[in-house]
Amino acid sequence: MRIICEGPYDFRLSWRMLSAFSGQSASRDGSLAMWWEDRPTAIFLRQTSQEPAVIELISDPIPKETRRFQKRLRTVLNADLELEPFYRKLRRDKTFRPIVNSLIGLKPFRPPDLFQMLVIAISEQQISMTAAYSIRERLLASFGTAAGKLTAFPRPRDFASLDVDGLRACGLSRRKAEYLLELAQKASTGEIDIAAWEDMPDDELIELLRSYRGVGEWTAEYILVRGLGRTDVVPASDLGVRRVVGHYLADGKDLSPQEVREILEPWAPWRGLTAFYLLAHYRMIQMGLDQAQ
DNA sequence: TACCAGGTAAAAA
DNA sequence: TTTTTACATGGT
Repeated sequence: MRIICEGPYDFRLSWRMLSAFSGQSASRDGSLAMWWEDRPTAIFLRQTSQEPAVIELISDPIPKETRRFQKRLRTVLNADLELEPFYRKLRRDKTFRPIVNSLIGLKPFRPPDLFQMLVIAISEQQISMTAAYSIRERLLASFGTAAGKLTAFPRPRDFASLDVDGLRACGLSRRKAEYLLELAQKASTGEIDIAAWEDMPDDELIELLRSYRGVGEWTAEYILVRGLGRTDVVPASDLGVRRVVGHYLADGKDLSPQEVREILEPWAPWRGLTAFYLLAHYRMIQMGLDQAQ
């Protein structure tokens, strides 16, 4: 299956950034486990052409409901995101020009499902991303479902039948275990309609998410920008965001969330994507990947 | 060892 | 009403 994406698209760079932000060490692999039609499904993606940007799916067999599956993959890949208008705006600024030019074709991937995004967000509250990653790996090992050599992340219904102690055994705090159980139970009964999130306006969705116990401002905004690809949403209280915005745009100062919002204001409607590019650039320097490019 | 790490809800003041 | 605290793991 071939997926033709809006270019420019650098799949390898995007994948490497996903790995870096997920807590894994940089990987060039393109393999992914996800649920499809109630089946744990392993897929492998690779880019076969730059211009036009084509991502190819290797999978045997190709999942059923091919057309819908392709649409789902396009979502995960952010295939329809147009980077050129964003680049044109940022290139007019002398701080951003070199940053953008070193990250051409970088797109933020979206997780294969939104409940998984919820778990990612809650697991990352307060503790380091490394610590959160190892907790999620234990959730995956304990409650996931094999999909070939990979493991599909547990669904709401998989969590819903667990208890607090089972989740605590994976390293979650009692509080977070309670949040996840409540959310999983509501999602599996339909009281929380995750599918409806996709079409809601940013503000309305943030308000809805914040009404759930365990979801504060940071978590809601993080889910929108990372889980739903809302390019204008910034989790301004995020430590990483405050650090990079301070580093690149405020002379290295420590910034309050309010200051972050003010400084990013001119970059609407791409404030979230702008923050993502700053985070990615900072990470790339840290990893020493700018020379490897 | 102590402290911080891409927060939040609930208790205490 | 506002401020303070408990919480989990991994790295330094």
